[in-house]
Amino acid sequence: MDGQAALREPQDNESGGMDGQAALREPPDAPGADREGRGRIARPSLHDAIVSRVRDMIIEGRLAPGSRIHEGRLGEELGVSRTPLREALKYLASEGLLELSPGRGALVRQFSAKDVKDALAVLGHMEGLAGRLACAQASDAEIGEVRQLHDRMMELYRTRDRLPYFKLNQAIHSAILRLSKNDSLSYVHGILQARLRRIRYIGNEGPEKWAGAVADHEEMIAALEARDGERLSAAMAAHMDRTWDRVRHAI
Amino acid sequence: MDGQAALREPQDNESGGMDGQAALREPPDAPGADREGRGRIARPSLHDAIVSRVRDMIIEGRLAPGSRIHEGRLGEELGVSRTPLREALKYLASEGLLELSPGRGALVRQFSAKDVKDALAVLGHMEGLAGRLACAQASDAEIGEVRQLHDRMMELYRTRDRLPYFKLNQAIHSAILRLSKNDSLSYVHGILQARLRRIRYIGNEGPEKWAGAVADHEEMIAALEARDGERLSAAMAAHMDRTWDRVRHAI
DNA sequence: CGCAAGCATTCTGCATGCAGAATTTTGTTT
DNA sequence: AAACAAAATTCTGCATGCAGAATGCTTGCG
Repeated sequence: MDGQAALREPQDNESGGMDGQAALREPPDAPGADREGRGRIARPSLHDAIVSRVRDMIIEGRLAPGSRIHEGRLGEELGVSRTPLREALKYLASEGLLELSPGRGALVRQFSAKDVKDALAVLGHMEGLAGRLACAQASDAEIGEVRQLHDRMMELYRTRDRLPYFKLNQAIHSAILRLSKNDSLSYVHGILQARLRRIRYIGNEGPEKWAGAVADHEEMIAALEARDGERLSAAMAAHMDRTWDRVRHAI
Repeated sequence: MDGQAALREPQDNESGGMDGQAALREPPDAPGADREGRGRIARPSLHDAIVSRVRDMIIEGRLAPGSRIHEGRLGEELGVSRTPLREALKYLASEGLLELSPGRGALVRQFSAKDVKDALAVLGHMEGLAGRLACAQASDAEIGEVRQLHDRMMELYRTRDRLPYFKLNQAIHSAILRLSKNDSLSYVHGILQARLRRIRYIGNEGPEKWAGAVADHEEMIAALEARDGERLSAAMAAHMDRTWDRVRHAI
């Protein structure tokens, strides 16, 4: 039963252990699949752990875009055998983060400038739709929760805590999508958001860009609290448009 | 069981039955992954074959919504071992057609009325966007191809050839999406379309409903040929709205 | 000196085996 | 006879092994 170490028990990871490992049994977050575990207690599954971990490795760039994934090596690094790892790779391929090349395994998908621009355009339309729906569907309490997220994010902006800021930023977008009460919309949004996460992170550097993004968010939260669907919709769509301008240089 | 253990022996699969077994080594179409095989000749992969086959089994209802998938049984039926089958199941789970239940395998996902309605709403918006883009981006030749598909579909309508009609109908939607030249848009559209395929098929029965759908398509192709983006966008979105009225009874 | 053919070495794709959880069946008690 | 408990039987999750393809390296030839 043992013999495997890293993923199940963060013991020794002598083999150069690139860097610290995130907590294993508590995946940071799962963009593709909101934890909808209502009802069943859902014992932590190795599958989810591997998927989350590899997804993070892709998004963080530890697996370079365009590079091949070495099943043996990666499996050893994660402390799992190739079988569950391969299953996770197929899962991520379906999400669009990997590309399957028969006989040659999985490649980390590489997004061109056009890919990014197109994805942002779609994201903008989806967020616009979500904004309109959210204003109509959400309860005051739910809007209040988003406001809290927003305020926390602004605090992180003040202290220039970039990574936590970024995560909270993504969380706010996801939260508004959830307020639309449309699971399909949240689902496809999550997929595209995961695709762009890396680029948005590395591309959003620079004080004036950051300030611009913050301003966009101020407008968004104001529109949401005013329950002005059209205004929120326009704000979210415009936010995506400007995001393109902010990240285009990084591609 | 009617010994259909023929996933690997693409023998004389001649009959070309529409509902029977599709040709194995040439998946009819892969909603999740547009064949973007530029460059490489892409040797047929067992993975794709299994994914397509199981997806079709779900869409056709041969795997009942809500039911558990029996890996041993299904693998035997398809003539493959559990390993590649399990990989395919993870892939389909990521597409949203299956639900993974740790310790209990995969369940065929069941869509509620709200799920369907919501997905159609999103689909309507995406098709609306795609219509606008297509009118601006597509070449005359490409529009001509869609017209040909449309004419063939109308011929099938005249002869009341329901299944081929249905498939061509889906193909037309996918084709217009492709004309938008936005891969992300095509991709998410494909995912939602696959989800709804079963319900749309079983729900679109009845002559007056069929006639209504056909009329919608006439308007769509006319708008496309006129390159009237707003008109096409409105037509496609409206088509989705009416689709809900046509299929709601079947849920 | 460049290039291609042949060989050796991974690496992937798939099948099988096994441990533990889940489910069903059987036996016991009230 | 109903209800509970416990054994027996699947079934899933994962590891390992093996065949064949893919890749890299060496060597022979132009």
